[in-house]
Amino acid sequence: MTGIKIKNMEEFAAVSGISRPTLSKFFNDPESVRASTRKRIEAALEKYDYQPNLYAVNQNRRLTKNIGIVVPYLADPFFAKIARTFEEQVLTTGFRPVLLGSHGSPELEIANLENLKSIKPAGVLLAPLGRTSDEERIAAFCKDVPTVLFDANLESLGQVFVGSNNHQSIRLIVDYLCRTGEPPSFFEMKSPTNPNAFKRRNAYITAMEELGHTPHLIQAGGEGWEFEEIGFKEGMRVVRDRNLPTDTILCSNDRLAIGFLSAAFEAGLKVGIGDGCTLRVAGHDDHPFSRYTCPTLTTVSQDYEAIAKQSVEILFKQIETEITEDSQKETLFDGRLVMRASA
Amino acid sequence: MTGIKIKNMEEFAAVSGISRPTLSKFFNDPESVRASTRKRIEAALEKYDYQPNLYAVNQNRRLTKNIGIVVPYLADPFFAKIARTFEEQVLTTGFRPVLLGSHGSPELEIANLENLKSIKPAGVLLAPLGRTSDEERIAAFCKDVPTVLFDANLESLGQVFVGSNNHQSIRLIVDYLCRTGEPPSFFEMKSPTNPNAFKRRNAYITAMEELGHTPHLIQAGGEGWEFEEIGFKEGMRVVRDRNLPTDTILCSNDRLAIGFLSAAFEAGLKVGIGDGCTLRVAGHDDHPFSRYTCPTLTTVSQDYEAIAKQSVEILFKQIETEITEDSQKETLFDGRLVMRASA
DNA sequence: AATTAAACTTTACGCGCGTAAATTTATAAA
DNA sequence: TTTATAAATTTACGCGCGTAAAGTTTAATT
Repeated sequence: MTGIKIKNMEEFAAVSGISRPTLSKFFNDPESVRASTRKRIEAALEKYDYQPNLYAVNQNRRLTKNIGIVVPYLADPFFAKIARTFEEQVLTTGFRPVLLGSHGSPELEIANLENLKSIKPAGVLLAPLGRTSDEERIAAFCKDVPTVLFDANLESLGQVFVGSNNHQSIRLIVDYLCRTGEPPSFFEMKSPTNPNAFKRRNAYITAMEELGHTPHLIQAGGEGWEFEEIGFKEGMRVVRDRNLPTDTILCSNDRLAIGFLSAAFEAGLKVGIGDGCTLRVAGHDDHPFSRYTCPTLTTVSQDYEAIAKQSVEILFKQIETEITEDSQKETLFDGRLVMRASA
Repeated sequence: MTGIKIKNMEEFAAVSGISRPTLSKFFNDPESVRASTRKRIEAALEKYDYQPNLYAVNQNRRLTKNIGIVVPYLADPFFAKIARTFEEQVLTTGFRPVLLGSHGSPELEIANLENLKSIKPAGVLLAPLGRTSDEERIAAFCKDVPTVLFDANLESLGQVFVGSNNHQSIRLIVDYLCRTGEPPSFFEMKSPTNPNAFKRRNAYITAMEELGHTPHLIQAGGEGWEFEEIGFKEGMRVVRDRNLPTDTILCSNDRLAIGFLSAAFEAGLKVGIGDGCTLRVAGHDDHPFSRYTCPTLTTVSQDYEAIAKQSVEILFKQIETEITEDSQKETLFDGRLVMRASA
């Protein structure tokens, strides 16, 4: 490894003894050149420090090797983890993931998409904010760039979507809670941002009715992405008023549950399934922190390996065929029950 | 807004009646053209849909408007929050933040830097992994690209660093704990990744000795970035063995404290400052989740607004003057005590 | 050894923009 | 109005690479 710096492909062609067009082919797709030439090039790359100028490479290409990944909130470790899963999935394809967080802001979400446009991505994996998203402009974006939605669907777009089967997962945990104690009340935000919340609410109601119980919704006020705080505040209110129809609470997501658990603790309520416990709390998502709450949180985990894999697969099919439509508009994966100490 | 798409600057020059070199100047820096021309250009931009091709723009420019931001672990909400603060700070300067997480891997950290090189960033803000970082290659990178380190210093590099004054902040919380109860033991990882951990350990020892107490270290085994789990496991051991010299534990960071609190809860120990509490626990960093632990966590917050602002300021001074050295190698900001329920 | 298709080399042009130099025009000061 | 200066225009070249076309070499097949 001499590590001598090479300015451009011309120079690299000179020192490696390979013609520039062949090098160009190689850097586009190493498999597209003969094995013997590939070896010669790779040997030269060991000796000399050269990588094609990204800007010159992408200037003329209609589609780059960039794949945009946009999530609503990177400071939420749940999304950070998902984003990482997607990044890894994209990397296996030899493409270049570009991660952007929308920080809960519809304006930033659109700005992120505009930003992505300027790097001419081959495709985009988008987890939209939900209710507050500027659907019109997202729709316009989807027309220009192959896009697969994940996590939250914007159904009016009619875009390909990969996500969790909320109906199944909520049914699963409601069933579990009913089998092991009193049927749960449902704790959620009154006006949730995420469309999954609506699906989960409906799934809860359906599940309860099918099991012959009366559904009961507890709805927290508040906007934004500070779910823990919203869960904490409403949790305090609920605990103070003692107006719980049952001793079991199913939270629409783990972050609300984390806030609720904190409130219960503060109020001196013993949560869990052990002796002397007066309340059971369950969540949904298997948030990274749900195994460190007090008590540890019983929840449903989403299969994000599968979701990421499928999303990327569909996206690349779209990119290759240049068809934005797909027969299968929606792919849903089942959740898995994670039994811990809280319920 | 007709929104007619314009292919290139030449075309936009034709429809706007402004010469291409002037447009080029404008897109580089709108202030560099006369106010009257600026208005004419902006009016044309309202009418026509044009933005310069990012790749063509950056191809020849020696330095782009990209600023790399690299953090060790994006799934840690503490770093996610810091990263966001840095992003915002960079955006105010009109530059383009590019966020990358190293996911705890030294290889990925280097890969991220290599990746950044390919987009020819004007500068990079780097929070290194620490002990496991490949210092040699980072040093090589710093020679090529203006870089400011933050959060964790790699002192052997002699690079400009902006961070927290661990000495002050640890002294602050040790002082507080001693004033309000028994002097604390120090709970940390045996072989921490982050160099701050060593500084905090030393600061703790110094503070205790100055206050006339005997320092006592509790060191958890384990590697990696699953701090909560490490804190939980060692916490369980400590609680089981009951070998605490005092009833007060100061954790090297909040994530360890979160794990420790979870262990204490599981063991049935009542943590806090109220009646019947047998243990006090404090942390460091004011992690986003520290206000939702049970009990809520007393900690020290780092002034990340100031750190981000200062880092960006120094970086831009380096970029402008093209001098990588600075008289002030190290800038440290004081921490602030956050009193909550746990200590 | 002759044939042939695939892979490579040579040559050449274009992408969209930065930017330098020379010239013209607009603005401000005298 | 004249003059000085700043700003805009015209012209032209270069950046590093993609890629097309024509010719040449290589490796596989007969």
